[in-house]
Amino acid sequence: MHESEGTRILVVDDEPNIADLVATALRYEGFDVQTKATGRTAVDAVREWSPQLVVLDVMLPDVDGFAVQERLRRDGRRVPVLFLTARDTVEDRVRGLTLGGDDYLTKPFSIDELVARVRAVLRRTQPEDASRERISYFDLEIDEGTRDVRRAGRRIDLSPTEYVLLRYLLVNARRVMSKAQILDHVWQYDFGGDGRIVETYISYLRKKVDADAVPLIQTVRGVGYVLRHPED
Amino acid sequence: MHESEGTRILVVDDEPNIADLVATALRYEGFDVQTKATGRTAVDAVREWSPQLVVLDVMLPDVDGFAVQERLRRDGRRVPVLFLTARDTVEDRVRGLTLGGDDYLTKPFSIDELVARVRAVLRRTQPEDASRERISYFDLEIDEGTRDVRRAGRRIDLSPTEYVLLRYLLVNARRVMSKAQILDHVWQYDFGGDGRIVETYISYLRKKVDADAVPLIQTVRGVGYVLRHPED
DNA sequence: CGCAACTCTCAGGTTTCTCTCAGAAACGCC
DNA sequence: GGCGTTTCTGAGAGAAACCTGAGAGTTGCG
Repeated sequence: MHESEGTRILVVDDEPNIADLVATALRYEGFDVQTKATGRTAVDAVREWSPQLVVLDVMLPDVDGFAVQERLRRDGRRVPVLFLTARDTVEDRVRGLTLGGDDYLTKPFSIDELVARVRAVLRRTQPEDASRERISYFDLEIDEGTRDVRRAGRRIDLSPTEYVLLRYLLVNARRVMSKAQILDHVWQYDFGGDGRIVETYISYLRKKVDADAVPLIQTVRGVGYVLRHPED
Repeated sequence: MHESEGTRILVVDDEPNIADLVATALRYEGFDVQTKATGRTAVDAVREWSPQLVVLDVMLPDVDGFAVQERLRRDGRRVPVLFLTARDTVEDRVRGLTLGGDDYLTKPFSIDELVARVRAVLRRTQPEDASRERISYFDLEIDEGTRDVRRAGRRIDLSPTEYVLLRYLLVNARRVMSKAQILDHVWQYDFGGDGRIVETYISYLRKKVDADAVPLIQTVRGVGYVLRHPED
């Protein structure tokens, strides 16, 4: 029983592929999802459906994302928004959003990053769900809030990609994940290369995480990778 | 009383041999199966018959597999798909599949692998079927989710082929399986060698599974092999 | 601008897996 | 016990999967 059950999320994007991708991923996480393609219909949907969160593309054919937010605010609805923006879009207006409980994500993003942000925003605005901050397995732990990674208490510095990959393995500890699954969840949705990059990043992680301790990152030949203690 | 009873699966492949093979195997597992040879008829069949899963060849004479999925999605049908793809077709367009609960399998595959994937996809999309994750006999157990194999609690590392073979014996525990049956289920359907390879792999398994414990893998001379406790 | 950090590709080296084969061992039958 | 048949298992070739260092291209930042 997901704690996300019953949480309504409205996804607004005019590219059907993106809207679908996001909706599918969030539905799989147990959220109730609706999609809209325009600012106008989005505003209507918020009024009628009262979602707890809106995932909102900044660039829309009619009214732009900020205007949508503005309109909702004037409505008196204080629904938090996770903005999606293209990389080269002005980020000035987007910066500073994190103060109001909102957040943003630049396209292209990875599914896991999106889900993590969604949860983070919900956590901030619906404090009942106070858990899920720390994930740990054996002597390895991650703090979702601060992005702190520790092995046996010692802090480890990870690059963004390394962090998302390790978190994915940690969330699925003891479960073998195929390279295809890892690619789908960790890499940006438009990544075009093949699965060999996963090998490279596993190698990076091993050097940082498994350097002088029991190796937790295991290769399962012909299948994928697992995070698992050797005697577990 | 298979729990798979009443579960409808549509198999779509233009090679009659493959479609037949798959359909027969799934019927034997207790599923309701229909087969179609083209994308067009497949879409119609989904509309009329509403299967819980579609096994779909990517390469079809008329509309290709991805287009079929696209069409179903636009229909608003959220039926999960297990794609079949040729070995050298993989990786390009298959990205993103594991997000929506879909999956893929490269030809040639083994029957047991196919059945395992079908069950995995159904498990993800129809969570009522929460059991069947673990299969066990005596002190030997397999966890399908984590791919864990244990004998008397101790973990055992198996290669992919060893794993599929052991799982086959375990699922059919106490039933003698002929070398021909084992070949048909465990090895890829186009395997050309003879049955002596089964002997080799049984030997590998014995070394790993029956090493220092009551031997569970029994030879039935002139017939085949069984997984069975000596006093059972 | 220049530097540092990061991402991704590639290729050579290494490990592991699959499958074949052949001699040894075990078995069933007479 | 002797004999033909079946099974067992070690050795090894070839293929596949994986690891990792080097380096090119980007991005971000001072």
